[in-house]
Amino acid sequence: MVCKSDDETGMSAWRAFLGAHATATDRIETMLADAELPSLAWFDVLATIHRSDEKQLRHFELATEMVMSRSGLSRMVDRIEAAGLIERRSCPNDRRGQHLALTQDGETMLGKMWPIYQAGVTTHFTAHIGEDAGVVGEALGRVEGACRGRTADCGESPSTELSV
Amino acid sequence: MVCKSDDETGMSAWRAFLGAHATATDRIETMLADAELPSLAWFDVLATIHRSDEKQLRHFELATEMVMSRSGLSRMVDRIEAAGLIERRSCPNDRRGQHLALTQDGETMLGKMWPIYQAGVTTHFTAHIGEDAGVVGEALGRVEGACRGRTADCGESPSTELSV
DNA sequence: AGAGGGTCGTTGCGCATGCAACCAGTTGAC
DNA sequence: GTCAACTGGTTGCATGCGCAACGACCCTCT
Repeated sequence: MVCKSDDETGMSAWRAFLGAHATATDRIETMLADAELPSLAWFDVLATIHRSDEKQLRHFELATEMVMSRSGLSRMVDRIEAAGLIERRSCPNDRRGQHLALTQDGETMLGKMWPIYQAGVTTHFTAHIGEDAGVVGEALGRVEGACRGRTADCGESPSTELSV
Repeated sequence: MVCKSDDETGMSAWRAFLGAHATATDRIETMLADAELPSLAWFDVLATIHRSDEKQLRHFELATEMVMSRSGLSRMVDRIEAAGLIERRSCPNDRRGQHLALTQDGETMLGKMWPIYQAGVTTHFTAHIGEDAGVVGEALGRVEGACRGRTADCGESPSTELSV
């Protein structure tokens, strides 16, 4: 199944993958900065909480969802909370933990960031992927799913007004 | 060409893309660390110099190739040089600049890192991409190429023993 | 009940990065 | 020749991350 030429094609794909990630995220980050909005990382936090089932997440759930150390996330949550975009709520079942939820300002900020983010992704990613989007999405979904030991269900988002 | 459903597919692909990058690089980084080898970033520097035409690169060429600020690269080069893996050579044509080249130890280190790197890419990326590697590579090549204003020539590496 | 092991989140520390400012050197206009 | 504008690379500073260690808490077993 894995013969030599496959391996070379794979390595070539890997290099394109790294390059595409570096350039695309860099461009989108710049777009957000130009619009005087928070970074991609903050957006990730806000959007991840927003699309969670209960509109709130435990700290460690967020750390797992984003690929990030707990300590790094702890500091970041400090900053986002200081900016008034999320709030820590004590967790009734587990006195160690806390739920993270968006404040009203957080929802508003997410609403402002979303169109810029979407435009960035469209301009710097989707437009070039073109009709291969389906294949690419599925293939990369398998990568993430397998690496994290989960099934490779790539979302099937309900596509509401903020289907982040 | 860009109707609504394409946009959703594209966004889904984008999220898979981000997730795949975070998990796969994390895993490969761990593999290198477990083998007590330098990081992915160092490997990138060594490999990029190695595969350059003259086996040496100007500082700014390297910064462009990797997506990185000049200052960040300057510090990194300091560290890699301190480790004895590369050397700075004064540049005859331009007394401001300098060429970066691998030392013998650098070549050796690259030789040690390469199999681990390749195994990591195969295990955590190529294996899951499977037969979509060609399509994925081309599509992501277009992303990088367009973002950087270059043509989307995705390599066509000569595949010698170290076709990084 | 209570002891031991595991988990959640925070903190001290070192490290790596980007931005802005800087000097050395190049290039082009006059 | 020489002056100004630009480029290549380094340094001060602030920011943000991961690792290891820690305290608080949960859970299970006896």
